[in-house]
Amino acid sequence: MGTTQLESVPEPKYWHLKMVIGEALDSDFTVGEILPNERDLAARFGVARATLRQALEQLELEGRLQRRRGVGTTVAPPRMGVDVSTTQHAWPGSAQDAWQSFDCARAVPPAAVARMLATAEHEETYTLRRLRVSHGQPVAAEQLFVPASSVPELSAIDAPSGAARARAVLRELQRLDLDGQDRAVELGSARADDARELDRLPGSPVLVVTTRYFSQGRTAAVTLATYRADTCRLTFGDSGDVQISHHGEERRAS
Amino acid sequence: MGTTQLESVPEPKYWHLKMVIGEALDSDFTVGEILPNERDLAARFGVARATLRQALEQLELEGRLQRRRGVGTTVAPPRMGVDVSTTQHAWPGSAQDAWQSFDCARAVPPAAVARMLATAEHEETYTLRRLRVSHGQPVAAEQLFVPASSVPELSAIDAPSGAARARAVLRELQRLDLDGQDRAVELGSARADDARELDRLPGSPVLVVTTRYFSQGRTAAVTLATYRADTCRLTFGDSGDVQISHHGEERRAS
DNA sequence: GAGTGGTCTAGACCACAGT
DNA sequence: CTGTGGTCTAGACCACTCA
Repeated sequence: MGTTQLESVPEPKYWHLKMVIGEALDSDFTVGEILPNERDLAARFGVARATLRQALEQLELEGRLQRRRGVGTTVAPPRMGVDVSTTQHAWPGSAQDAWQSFDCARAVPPAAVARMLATAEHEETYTLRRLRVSHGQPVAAEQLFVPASSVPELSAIDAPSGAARARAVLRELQRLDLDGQDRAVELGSARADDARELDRLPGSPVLVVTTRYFSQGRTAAVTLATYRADTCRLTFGDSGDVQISHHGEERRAS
Repeated sequence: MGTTQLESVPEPKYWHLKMVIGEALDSDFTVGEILPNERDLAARFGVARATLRQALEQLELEGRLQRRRGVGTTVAPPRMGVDVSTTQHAWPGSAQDAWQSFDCARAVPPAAVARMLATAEHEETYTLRRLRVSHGQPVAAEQLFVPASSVPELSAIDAPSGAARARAVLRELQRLDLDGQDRAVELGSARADDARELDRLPGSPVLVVTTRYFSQGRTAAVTLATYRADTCRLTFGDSGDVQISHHGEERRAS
């Protein structure tokens, strides 16, 4: 752009590096192409490897690079739009809602979830685990918390604790009237178990979507879904397949 | 190599540190309290400062710490819920929609925005700048892109290029029928100008909300809003004031 | 095995806020 | 000024992938 002022405030090296590499990605690389390794790149730009890594980290945060230990750094494809709109959705598990691979256990939910469910402090709930796959990639891992009071028919059930139990809980949920739901998105870092299922390192940035399901004037269930922040763009509405770039920065049409 | 077969996956030091400090935040600190400085903390835990910083960075990413150069590291308050629901919303600038401090210019939008607006490659649009303030804190900076074709009455206007022009553009927008809108959320890093207005450093993690406004079968306007990821939880629905914690981890009720 | 990214160290200097 | 977090260096070793 035209009006870059003289550097009254010298920008950090890694910031400049990020810009330079970002432009190079647009002009000289194609999606999936692997970059030179970090030591070579650092030497090429005359900086320490840690500084180079700081630039790569930001580019990865913006979804422009993908780094895999033991493999290398590749140019990431544009983020995929993942629909998380709340309209006309029903209980989880209904129809085919893009989630797979259920599991179930009984566990004490995090305090924040217990607060939303208005359960007792250390009361166990059914805790289902699901995985969302899109375009062949795992994009989100979810925990579904259902207090026993929401599925009274299941109370005295013995114990197929795995997928069968999960299906049973969902089946019972469907029988309730869903009054509405409620969603929130915030930034988080992947827990170890989520990271494993998402094929990321623990601590990777994720978008945490908290959903509350209302029935009969109370919160009947809560889900915590953690989406890979590097590969996902969450869409609310009908724009799932439109390409949107990062934060106003340009991206080549490829 | 017969050492501890357990610990088949030794967790990194910074990960362990993050957990330890996170628990300490819950039990031994109150919101707003300042932590010992990084050099002291590093010495106390017997690690290099860089390692300690890696842990603090993650905690800041999760919204649990706030670090300010020249001041220190403080315990952050819970994230505030910021309503970004699309239902029953109208054009930007209508009623009082929590946005302030308008400005306007003509500029070439980023390629991704031009694509959504279906404008020519280097066609200028009206480019409004707004700031969203919540609880006395700036939480988001926004760019609103309006192609001249969406506000034809303004075509030959000369040039109050500042706030007056901004109001004029918004006034013209209100006259269009709003067919619907469309929202997407993704992770980004703050541009230098946004960072300045949000009182953050360039590159800070932000949640980028892209909104398309439809009118007469086409995209009449587009906004790019960058929300501070450290302090904000975006809510879709009517749960703006409910406290939700980070990604299933516990947070004390304070 | 060689090569990659991930972690960690022990320093140094800089930019900024509050005296 | 002092003290803080932010940046940067030049190494080292580890964990992982793949041929």
